[in-house]
Amino acid sequence: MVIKNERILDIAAEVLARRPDATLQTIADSAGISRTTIFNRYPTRGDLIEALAMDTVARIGAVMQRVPTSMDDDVDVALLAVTVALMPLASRTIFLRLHVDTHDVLETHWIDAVTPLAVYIATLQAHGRLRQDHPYRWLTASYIGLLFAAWDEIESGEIGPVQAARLITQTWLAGAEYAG
Amino acid sequence: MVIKNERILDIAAEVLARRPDATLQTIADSAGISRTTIFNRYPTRGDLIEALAMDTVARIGAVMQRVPTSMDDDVDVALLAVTVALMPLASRTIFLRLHVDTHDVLETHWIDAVTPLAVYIATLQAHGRLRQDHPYRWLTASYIGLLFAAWDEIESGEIGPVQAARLITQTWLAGAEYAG
DNA sequence: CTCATTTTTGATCACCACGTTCAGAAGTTA
DNA sequence: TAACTTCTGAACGTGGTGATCAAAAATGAG
Repeated sequence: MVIKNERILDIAAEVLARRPDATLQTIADSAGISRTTIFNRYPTRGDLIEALAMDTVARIGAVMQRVPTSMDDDVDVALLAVTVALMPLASRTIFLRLHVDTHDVLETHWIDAVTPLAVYIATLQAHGRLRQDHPYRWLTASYIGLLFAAWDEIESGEIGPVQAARLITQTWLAGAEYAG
Repeated sequence: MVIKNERILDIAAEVLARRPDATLQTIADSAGISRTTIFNRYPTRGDLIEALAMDTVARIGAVMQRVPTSMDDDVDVALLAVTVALMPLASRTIFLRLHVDTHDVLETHWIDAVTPLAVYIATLQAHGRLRQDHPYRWLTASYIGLLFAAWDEIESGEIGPVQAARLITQTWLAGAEYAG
């Protein structure tokens, strides 16, 4: 039976989430395949990690495409919709935080993936819809920071995806909107 | 010359921040000591990582002790003071995010370190000084999320520690205070 | 300064995960 | 059934790690 790369990455994500230093053999066993098969797809351990991270970034990027490009829609509604769509990716985002900072190629892709959001935020601020005394970079970074915080809470089982999305958007908007 | 554990951890943090998979030999060389000496202090690589993370958590915990236990002081002033004191730890917090989630002992210490803040936030909320419609766990998690976001921005050289602290407290307070 | 104690060091060993190869088994497709 | 693709298990070298130890260096007490 021909195993899909997608499935390998799913299993790897699951195993590595618990034990970041898990053996390739362990991952292979969990997927019910040979270590050689993993090698055929991903020649080095780093390649597997990279593919895993890239896939996660790609999924985040796909959701970010749904960020508005104009200001026609209500900000809170549009942002909530995007945030809800991001929540299910929680279990995939654990590595991301460590590797994005040290892996150059990955960091580039990450920036690309998040660009639609950054542009939207910059646009909102330029039109006076967001506070002017914070750099737009921080407005973006703070949203992403809340995103990771919520993903953590979801992973720990404290809150559900829908509630998490509401908390993020409410917290961020209150902090980012112009406060007189 | 007897090298201090403190110095080993400093060098290790510096080297591992750039290359998380750096060799113990590389770390030893950077510190100008023998690999055996590192082994004498930290029998396994995991022990070194753990000690490094524990040290960082301890430093964060030390700062958190300065969180008010009563509500006598102004919230924004008190919070800003603590946040400013946390900013210089930026370079030490890179690993934390990955290991806290998977390392049980570390997670326990992390929770202990952050408890003063969690208690303060819970107290403020109980007295109606923070919005009631968000669980106090989220109020705490969101502050920490912004903390990590700011640490990232500092590490990338985008903003300075003092400005970062201001952005965190302003953003968080606006999002956490009761919005009528 | 001298000597006993502590610490560091370099050398050396086994072990294990990884990178790599390959012939054969298993599966897919024509 | 035959031709192909993919998966598999075994094998080997390499390199980082865990571990030990005697010698060298640093420290501290008298």
